[in-house]
Amino acid sequence: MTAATLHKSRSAERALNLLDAVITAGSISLGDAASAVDLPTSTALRHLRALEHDGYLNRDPHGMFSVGPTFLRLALTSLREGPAAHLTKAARPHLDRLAEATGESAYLAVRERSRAVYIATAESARAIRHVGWVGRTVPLTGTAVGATLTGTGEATVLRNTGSVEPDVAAAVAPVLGTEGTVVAAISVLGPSSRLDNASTDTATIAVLAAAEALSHDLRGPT
Amino acid sequence: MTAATLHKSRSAERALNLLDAVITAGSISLGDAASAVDLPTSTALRHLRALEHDGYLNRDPHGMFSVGPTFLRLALTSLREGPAAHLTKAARPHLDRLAEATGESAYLAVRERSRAVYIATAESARAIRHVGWVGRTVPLTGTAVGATLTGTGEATVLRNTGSVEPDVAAAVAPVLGTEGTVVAAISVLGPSSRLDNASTDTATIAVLAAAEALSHDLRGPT
DNA sequence: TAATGACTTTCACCTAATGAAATTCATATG
DNA sequence: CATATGAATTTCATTAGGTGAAAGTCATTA
Repeated sequence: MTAATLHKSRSAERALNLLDAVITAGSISLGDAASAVDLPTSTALRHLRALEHDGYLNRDPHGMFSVGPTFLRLALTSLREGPAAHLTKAARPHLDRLAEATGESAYLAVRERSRAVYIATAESARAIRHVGWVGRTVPLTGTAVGATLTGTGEATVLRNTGSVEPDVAAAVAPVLGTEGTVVAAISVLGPSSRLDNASTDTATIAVLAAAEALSHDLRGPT
Repeated sequence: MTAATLHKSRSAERALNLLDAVITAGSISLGDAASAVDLPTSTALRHLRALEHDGYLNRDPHGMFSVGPTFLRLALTSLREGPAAHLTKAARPHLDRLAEATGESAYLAVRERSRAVYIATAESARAIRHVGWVGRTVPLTGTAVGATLTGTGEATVLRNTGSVEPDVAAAVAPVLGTEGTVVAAISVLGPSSRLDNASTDTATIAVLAAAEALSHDLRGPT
């Protein structure tokens, strides 16, 4: 075991990387999966078969791998029960209110290692709106969400324009947990043409209010 | 490697079992997780830490483990994109129609090893109705879903009453994929007091029709 | 029919996983 | 305040389990 892997579990991590690769790809062949995680096909196959055996993956008649029922069960369970569900459930009304107030799409994001994941949304009602970022990740560096999630948690709003995709602007505020730590971020995402200086002031206030309200809810359960 | 584990990957499987245990429990201590999967705490801890390191799990200040952001990302992705999402998306209108037509809750189930998992639902509009089985599993043996999922796929309806929970009755029909294999089952679940002989005939026909319609949709995409 | 590319199996090597035991930590208890 | 109790953590000698190169299949394509 080299120094870099001292606290890990190589074989398990490889299996998880493969699981990730398969789910991210949706449907993938042995060869593609193996090269995605940089493993020899023989090793990848062994892991993929083990995952299939346990129902985490399916394999269709053409040999393509995709999500399996066991993973789906866990996915549904994790999103409907447990601590994570509590957070998204608590966030729902605030996201809805925020989307309505600003007319833009509102998102809830949490940190995943060196990235931020969007885990819930309330979409804008407008025809041109920001959609489909739930489940998606963006880097922590160079983004407003990233700065917010890594920040010390002062109740500030950060704005940013076009760092991930051009024409997308954001206003973000931190959600604080019981110990005053940043547990999530609430953001409003929209076309930069609309989320410009003038209207951003409105969004700014609304995002901040939503984040503070959610933080409050998390401290003392309703 | 013993004969029984010839095609598996022990270490990875243990990690996945722990992941399963944690998510199923929602929040769990090292000791409880270890005994849930029958491992020494030292071994369990190593795996749990590796999972935590990769973001699949979180650990709170009290040492309790729960789902982590990486898993949430994969959960959201798997349910919104990929083959599984395709199935549930295709099923949605049929489930809705079925729930409306029968006045009972409709479910979509797939097979997970020796169990059946409910992966989508349309709830009955009635006050007394069947709820909350999404993400839940039932045995294949002794249940109508089980018989349907393991069956040869003749387009028949199976009924059953109270085998999993008393007072719950079911009417189930198989959903067939491109090769004529059983890929899922559609069921109507309700209180046995309502789903009795007389009204079941209506449900029977409706379930069968819904399953056939969905099978048809899966063959030739809309 | 041969050549190509993708999947599968085999197997000798040896590292990475294992778990018993010792240690630390946190919390009850006398 | 000392001490006992239970849980989490670290250590480390042992070896079973994981590894991947290479050879073998299988299914297409030329």
